[in-house]
Amino acid sequence: MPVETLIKEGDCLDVLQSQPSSSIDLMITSPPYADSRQSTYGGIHPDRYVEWFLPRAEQFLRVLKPTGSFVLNIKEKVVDGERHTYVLELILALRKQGWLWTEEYIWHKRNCYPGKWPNRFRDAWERCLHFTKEKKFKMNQDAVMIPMGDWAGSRLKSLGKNDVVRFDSKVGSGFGKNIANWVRRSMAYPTNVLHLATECGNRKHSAAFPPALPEWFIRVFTDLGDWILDPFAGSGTALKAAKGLGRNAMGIERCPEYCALAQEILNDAQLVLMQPESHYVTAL
Amino acid sequence: MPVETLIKEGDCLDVLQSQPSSSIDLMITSPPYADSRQSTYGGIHPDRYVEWFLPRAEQFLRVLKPTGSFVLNIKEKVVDGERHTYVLELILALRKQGWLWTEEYIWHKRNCYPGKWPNRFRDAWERCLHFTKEKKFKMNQDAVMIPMGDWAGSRLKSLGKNDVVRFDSKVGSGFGKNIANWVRRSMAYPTNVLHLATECGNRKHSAAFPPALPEWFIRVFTDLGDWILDPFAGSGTALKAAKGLGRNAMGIERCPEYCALAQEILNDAQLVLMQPESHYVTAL
DNA sequence: AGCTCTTATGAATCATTGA
DNA sequence: GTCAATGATTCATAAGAGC
Repeated sequence: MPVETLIKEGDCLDVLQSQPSSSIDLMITSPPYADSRQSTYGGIHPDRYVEWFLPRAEQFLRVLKPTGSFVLNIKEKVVDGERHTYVLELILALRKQGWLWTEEYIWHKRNCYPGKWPNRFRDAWERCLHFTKEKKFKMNQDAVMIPMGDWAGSRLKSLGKNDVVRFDSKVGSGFGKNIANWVRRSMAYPTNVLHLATECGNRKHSAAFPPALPEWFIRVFTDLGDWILDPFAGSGTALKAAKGLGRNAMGIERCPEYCALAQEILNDAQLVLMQPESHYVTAL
Repeated sequence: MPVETLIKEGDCLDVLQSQPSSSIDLMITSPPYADSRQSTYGGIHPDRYVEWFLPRAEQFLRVLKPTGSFVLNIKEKVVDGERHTYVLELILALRKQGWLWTEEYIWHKRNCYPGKWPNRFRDAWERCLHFTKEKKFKMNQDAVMIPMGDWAGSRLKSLGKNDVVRFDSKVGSGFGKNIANWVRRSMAYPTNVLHLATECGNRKHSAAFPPALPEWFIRVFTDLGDWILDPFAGSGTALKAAKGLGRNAMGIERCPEYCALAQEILNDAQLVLMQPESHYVTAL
């Protein structure tokens, strides 16, 4: 099943003008954080973050299908000793724009940056805000079930590589029935807390989320062949995840160097279904 | 070292009028959750939650010492398919009132309530909002260091009861020096994500937070002999934790039955320093 | 004592029913 | 219609029984 994977250079505010309405199934992105990467991204000042974001979000709202989802990975910076409020204000503003703030997932960063400050512990989590257009939206909960408890955990660990592949291929066409029976009994639905390690592999683009993050949301909120959009594509992590999972994807990125980097990464991307997966979510 | 533990019946808005200014080192509380059902006792409608909370927070601000902390355990409800925004609005309103929104800790509930819904996973986290009056405030980071990695974890498990007691007594007066050396090398500072199980024990009061939650913040933000206030004391979990850690505590509770229950629980409270602790924080 | 197995239940949420 | 009450769903713990 061939999928398209496009990268477009430019500001998503401009690029999306030519995108048809209601054409995207899932938007997932980690936008430029306020002021944090001034040198590379031309960071946005925290006090003006909402007004910068809103016109772009208006385009997002237009191109997203009614049953689609918008997942925004973001975390407020510390400014002057305090957590800045621009993320809170953004949520309120997006609701006024017509979005539904359906859920807030927590990405728990298992291996967060080391460091010590006198009045603060290490920051080990980020928000994954889930917005929708309608109360009813596409959601495939079975696609992200996790091993249940210790008993099942130890059983799963004893599985061979082939079993893992067949287990993983569940999302795709078929699912071995013999294994399905006891897997079903030993699997549980996840919660709204995701335990993922940060990946430090990508040196050229520092801010990207780990592939497991978009993978998880892509599995939950889209089917094979759906369209995924990352309006701040960066090095293309979400695009690669989409391609690997058999979804079409479009990325928009302002910086030409990141565009080139993303294109390069995408050329290496394979369908992950054919490989033992990266254990994107583990039971605690 | 004798400590005082008081319980006062009434609305904290009234009771605190007679409390001296700048007399409290730490406020930690889990306020009544917003509830759209009118029939439930004490339920505040989400749309009026902020206006209900603000005058009480004004008293909190007055009685708290300049170096003190205010920890607010709260989570927004789902209303009409959406996360309600009253918590976000409360944060913004508290900042206008003069509070600094210093940090947001995540309480990850390892054993959250079961259930399955078509558009939502189980809710496994709550906010612990940390407000202060000044940028510099009291913080004892060493008091909550955690075992680091598997090596230290397995070493700790092999310790006998006496070792555990001495290890635990670190927060108190003394700390065995022989064990201290290698413990120090194997301990790490925690992050702003707390992994605590909810407690199933308390049947009379539907168990706000588990004792480990206030314990953790009490260790971080207060010293022995400090004063702790819980303006919505419920069954007195925070008070008991404070007493057990050698801190003075005052609780305010509107419901007479909870007051009686809290008094009963406090009579059983011992200095936890003398007992093997409940492993309030585990490394992931 | 330890270990396995069973059972109860907890600040939940949604769809449905009835007033 | 809107609002309140009920049933169904479901998993990580603790506690207790049995060996």
